[in-house]
Amino acid sequence: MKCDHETEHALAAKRAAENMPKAEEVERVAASFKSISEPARLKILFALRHGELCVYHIVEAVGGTQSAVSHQLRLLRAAGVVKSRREGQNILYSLADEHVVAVLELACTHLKCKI
Amino acid sequence: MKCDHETEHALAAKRAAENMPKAEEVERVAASFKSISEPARLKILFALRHGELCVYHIVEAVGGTQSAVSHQLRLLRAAGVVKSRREGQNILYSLADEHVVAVLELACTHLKCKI
DNA sequence: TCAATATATGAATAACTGTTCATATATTAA
DNA sequence: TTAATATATGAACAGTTATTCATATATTGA
Repeated sequence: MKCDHETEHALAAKRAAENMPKAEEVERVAASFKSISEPARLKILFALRHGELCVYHIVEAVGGTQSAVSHQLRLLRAAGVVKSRREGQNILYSLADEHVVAVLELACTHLKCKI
Repeated sequence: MKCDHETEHALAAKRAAENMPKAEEVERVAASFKSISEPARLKILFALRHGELCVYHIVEAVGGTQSAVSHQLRLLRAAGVVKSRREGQNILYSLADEHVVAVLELACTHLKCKI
């Protein structure tokens, strides 16, 4: 295997190789996307767009069991996509920041899906 | 399990349930994120930020075998994240559109990782 | 048409991931 | 402190996914 396109994209290939982020950074970004790449977890994000929710209400909004949702929330939190705070007996979850909202909206625009 | 927060986020829960996209749409969005949630595939996207590349140059930029990269490209193309065109013996790949670029950049900003 | 180059793909195995079940921890009220 | 409520978590199984290997298809030049 070799490629004879010496001019056009050989330059792009060179730049691409030189500017590739470090493996550790690529993995961090990939892990973030992975956390929102499962329908069950993505539904949680869609639910949290409407404001802070406790686990009970998340379960109500997205369906599934409490245990499954709790596992899903743990992954989302580990990925830095949602944050949480305690209020009495409840833990309230919300989207981590505006970047998360923006990524969700871009994806939906891209796929022509209204939210 | 039940929740007694009647005022504050009970409203958000109601809105969340009412505005949840259809399962089919959630799955489509999730599938897109899944396609870019593996380091090997994400590296391909980072490489393509610098311009159109043939498979040979992609392999050069991201490493791995030709076969693995080819399988990865197929998934990315099926997800609508990259597009391709033939030029003689080569197939040139590029990012599908500006949404993809924007999502990549947002994710990197969010994670404070320079690209 | 034949050989060489470039890319794609089916099948199989290995690795990963999600859910469930049972149980644990934390908070509040009595 | 005890009971009730809310949330979290470990282990195990089932389902999914990625890579490899071998091979197939497509294009070009001789």
